[in-house]
Amino acid sequence: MSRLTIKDIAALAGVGKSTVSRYFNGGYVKEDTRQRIAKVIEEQHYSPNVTAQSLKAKHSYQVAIITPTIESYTTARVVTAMDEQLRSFGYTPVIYNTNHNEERELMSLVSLSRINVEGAILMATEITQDHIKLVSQLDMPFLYVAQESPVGTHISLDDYLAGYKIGRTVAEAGHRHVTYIGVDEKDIAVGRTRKNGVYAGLKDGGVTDMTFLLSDFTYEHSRTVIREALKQTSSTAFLCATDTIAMAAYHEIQDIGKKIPEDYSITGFGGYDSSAIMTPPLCTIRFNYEEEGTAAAEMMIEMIQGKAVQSEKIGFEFIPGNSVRDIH
Amino acid sequence: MSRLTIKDIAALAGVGKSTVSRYFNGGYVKEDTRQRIAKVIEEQHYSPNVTAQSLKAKHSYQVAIITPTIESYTTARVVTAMDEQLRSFGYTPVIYNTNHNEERELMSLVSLSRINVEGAILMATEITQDHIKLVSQLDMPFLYVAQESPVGTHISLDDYLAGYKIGRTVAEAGHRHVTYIGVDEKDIAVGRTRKNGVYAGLKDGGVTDMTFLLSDFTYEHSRTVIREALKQTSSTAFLCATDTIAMAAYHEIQDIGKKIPEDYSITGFGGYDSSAIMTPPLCTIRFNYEEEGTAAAEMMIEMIQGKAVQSEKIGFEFIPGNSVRDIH
DNA sequence: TTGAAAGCGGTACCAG
DNA sequence: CTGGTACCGCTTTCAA
Repeated sequence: MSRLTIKDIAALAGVGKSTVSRYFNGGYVKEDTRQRIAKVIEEQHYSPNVTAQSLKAKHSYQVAIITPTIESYTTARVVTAMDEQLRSFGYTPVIYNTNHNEERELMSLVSLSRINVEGAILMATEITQDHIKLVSQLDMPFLYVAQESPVGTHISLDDYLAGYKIGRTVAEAGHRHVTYIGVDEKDIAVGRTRKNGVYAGLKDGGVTDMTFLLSDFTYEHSRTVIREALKQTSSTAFLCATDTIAMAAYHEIQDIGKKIPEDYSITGFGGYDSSAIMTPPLCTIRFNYEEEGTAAAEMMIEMIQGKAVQSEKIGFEFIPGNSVRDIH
Repeated sequence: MSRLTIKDIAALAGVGKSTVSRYFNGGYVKEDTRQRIAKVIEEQHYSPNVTAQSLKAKHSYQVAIITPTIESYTTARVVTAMDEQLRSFGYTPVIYNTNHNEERELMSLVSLSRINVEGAILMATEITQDHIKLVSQLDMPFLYVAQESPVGTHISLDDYLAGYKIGRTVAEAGHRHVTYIGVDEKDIAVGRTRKNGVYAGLKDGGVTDMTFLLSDFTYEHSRTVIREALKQTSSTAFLCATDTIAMAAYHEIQDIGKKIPEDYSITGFGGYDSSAIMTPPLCTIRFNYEEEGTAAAEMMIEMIQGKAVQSEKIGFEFIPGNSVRDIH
């Protein structure tokens, strides 16, 4: 038994298929006829085929979300919030998980024009010329999230200000020899902007001895980096680009029998739940990922509706914790 | 400038649109003609509209994945693995995130018939009569994942055997007074099957004094539950239904100045990366979520191809860790 | 108010 | 090999 079509329903209700279509799309249908159609639909569990609908109709009510991963807690939260908000507007998100594969990310961009989505949101870490070119060929509302973009509309976290806050805090606690453990600058937001903010905050607070250490987003590698660093360092504070790195620092420091914050002060970025379960509580930044996702969804809807929008920055919350020692 | 259609391309190449269609679908096209078409497509960046394609063609190459959340690390891993595998077969997953909302989960099931997917995978925690009824109306390959289902095909983790292994291990380490901290039985796999396995293992190992404590999947609530339990308990081992609960146990026990495994033995389930970073290393079960996702995708493809399949159980790895004390 | 008919952008059969 | 033509399931004039 193949699925019924609008034609079948029309036949069963003894009306034309255009009338059934009108029934669904809010056109003129006599109350009497309406009832008959409703009854048949009810009995047959009929609902119109979305593919066919969006072929002819100009609306598909679908929005693409391209994300580098869903395995990251923060990404998942942002995506979930976008999802939620888009649905509340009657739109269905189509999630593309590129699994950190740049080629696939580019491919997704290409295939956007093949699927009937009304707009697309890219959770970008890196925006290359290829991205910009493909997006420019796209001819649909497009939004970059989590990354400042030199071109186009974007929603980003205020990494600079957050970094500044952390840097300033540590500086004002009296630290003068500080190490920052960051990630590759290819990730503009986390790798560059965040670091620049931290450095500016440290500098304004009077810190001049700043060491930079390159790590990545993994716990394992971070431990290695920190283990080496601890062997000979004059730093009293380690500012970490993410909470995961901070957690690696905690464990390395504990392993060599030192204490936080007595021997070393630590800060993170992220405000994951895990920070709350660290002892002592980590001094970190909590970004409002839900707000970011929600704002992105709302902006996308507005773009689809043809309204003018402008890029936005999402705020953050400073979590003082107890991992920074005041050494005055 | 609206998107070009196959008709435009045909006109530009000076051929009929059926020829262009054949060009894409591997039919007869003279080399000469082929070149001309290729050139036009290249110049115009043309690619066929997927919506239109799947309307007429019987294949849409899309598979729905309905998941209660993507914010859970394990779910995300399974989904990512499915995604990866489906794509490698040329299928595109359409992810539905129901956000733990049962009504939405049911709605998703309903809407499956409206979108042109060739099959659907449900990451289920609870399978109600409503689910079964809706699925039975579906008329497309359907697969339950992460949950044994009384009906239909499913892929599930071997929670029973894993539980048995944990129970048996603790029993054989000489513990005689044991507390199991589980979750609601509505979650059949984790709440019931896992517990049953643990109990069976304990019993076969000679344990008769078993206390059950109900918690949930959250770290916070688990701490509360464990805090109360520690006030008066004769148990020497706390078997936790998840690693998160085990982590809560670690922290509560450390907070009252006791030691693991000297004072209390702890076990978990999950094998998240977080277990590796716990001190002492947690005795736990590592389920192979990637394998689960991959197997699900493969099975779905086979179902779509009309092959006969049967439900599968995914194995696990026992991580001994060092959180269970041998008290012989 | 209603239904016939013309598409939407493709695919596939069939005659040439 | 190629192009004409009939659809896929639904929306949208438009005339009745």
